[in-house]
Amino acid sequence: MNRVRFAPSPTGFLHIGGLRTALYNELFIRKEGGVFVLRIEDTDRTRLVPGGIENIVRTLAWSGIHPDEGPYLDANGEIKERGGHGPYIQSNRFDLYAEHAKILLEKGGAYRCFCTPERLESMKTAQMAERRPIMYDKRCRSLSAAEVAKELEAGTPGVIRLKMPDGTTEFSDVIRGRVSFENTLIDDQVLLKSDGFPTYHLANVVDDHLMEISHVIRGEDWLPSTPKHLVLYALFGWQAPIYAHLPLLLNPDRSKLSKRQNDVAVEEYAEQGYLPEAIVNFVALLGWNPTADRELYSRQELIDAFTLEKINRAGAVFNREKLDWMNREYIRMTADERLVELAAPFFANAKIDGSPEMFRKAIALEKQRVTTLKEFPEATAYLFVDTVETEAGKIPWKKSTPGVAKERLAALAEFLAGQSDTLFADMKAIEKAVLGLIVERGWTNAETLWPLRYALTGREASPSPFEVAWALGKDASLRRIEAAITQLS
RNA sequence: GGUCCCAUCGUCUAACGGUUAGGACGACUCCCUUUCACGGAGUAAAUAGGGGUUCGAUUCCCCUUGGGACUACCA
Repeated sequence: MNRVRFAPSPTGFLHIGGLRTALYNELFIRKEGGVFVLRIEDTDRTRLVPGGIENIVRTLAWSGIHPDEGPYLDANGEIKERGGHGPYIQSNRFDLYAEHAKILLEKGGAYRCFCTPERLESMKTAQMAERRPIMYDKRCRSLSAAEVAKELEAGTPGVIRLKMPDGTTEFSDVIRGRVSFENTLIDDQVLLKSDGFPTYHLANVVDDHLMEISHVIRGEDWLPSTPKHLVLYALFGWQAPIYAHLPLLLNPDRSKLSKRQNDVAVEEYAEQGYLPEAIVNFVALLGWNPTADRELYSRQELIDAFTLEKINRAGAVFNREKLDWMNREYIRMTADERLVELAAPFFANAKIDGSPEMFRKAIALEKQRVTTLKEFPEATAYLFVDTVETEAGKIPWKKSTPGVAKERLAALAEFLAGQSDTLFADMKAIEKAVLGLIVERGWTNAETLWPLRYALTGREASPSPFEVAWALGKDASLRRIEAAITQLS
């Protein structure tokens, strides 16, 4: 039975790199079949952020990722859990870790360490000064049982460290092949902190085993500590999972993707008007590519094509331009009705109100032009006001005169006033009628259409006058044309 | 510093050891055009360097160089 997990820390938001890790876990398990577990790793009490768990769960759901087991939000927004391997929040599994640390102590695979932070610190600075490897000097390894008992009795704060054995640790990573490490160069990692909480390494191994995780798909930054985890599995006598270490997402300067140089919270992309499908598609193709002759994949196509073996080894720069392009593509592919729903919060935010019909028309006018949902309100604001401001000097086409502009607008007003409302309900019909008039009168498009469009929108850049007239309707269109004529008088 | 990982256009990437090294984003040119977009047609742009192995290396091996990650009682 395949079982995978995504195990974020609730430090406030879901990181875009975390999203990709979650996504690859999801794609893998949906392709191969099995169970996707969400586990919250909140063992660092100093970094807890209120609402962090809710945020992760909500953002994953926004992205279309729905774990089979783990925390979820019920109808009231309360955190609940589902699945038979809970609890799924590590702070609720507190006792488990101490128990397992105790087992390690008994097996001789770990030892108590009473070194003070000060000693550790001075040791570190000395090692740095001498340019020696920076690691714990294993001093407490040689404490006798009596000495340990004495410290314990005195209530000296201490930790439990892993007794890293000699030798080498070699393992096979699905993405990287064989990797090996010299054990003696690896630190005696703290497993249980002086506050009684476990570190990542202990909690992670204990939970992955107890939750019967078969494949660990995680970021490459965990590669160097994998030997520690393998040693723990061996000490407990457990079977280790299959590992797949994902390449990192990078800043433009090729350092690890960071807040400093990029938006890293998935939430921020949502707020900026990116569609979840676009984000998912984009992030899926960062470090993995099924064919290379195509860029746009539906969720199901991603699942069907997914294999861990095809994941790249090198890190991938997060390229905002390509994301923008992809979002544009997705906006254009998305049905108008859904866009209306998606864009609604952005209109509300911009304090733009209007009829459902007008929102639908606004979307229809701009869906070919905008990059993000957030651009809809600004791009279509002129549709939602009673009158638009125009500058008299901008009404004529640049190579024409105010006189011509005024004459054309007057003729246009008269012509359009004579047209039916049904004509105004059909964008193509408006276009055909106006173009027909231009030919009939022997006018040029430029001298006629520029003033018309500018009068209707008050903007130098906008959709065509036919589209705008359709969106505005007959009465509003005529009012705007008359206003421009007046301004030219 | 130490350990580990990585290396094809600016970016994301494709290429059973045999291709004019392909695609996409971006850039640029032209066409279309009332504006902004769209669209159409093109152009420039890469196998880091050096050694091997081989009839033949982008591809396999080694070295160099470069980049990154890790090096916490953070994950």
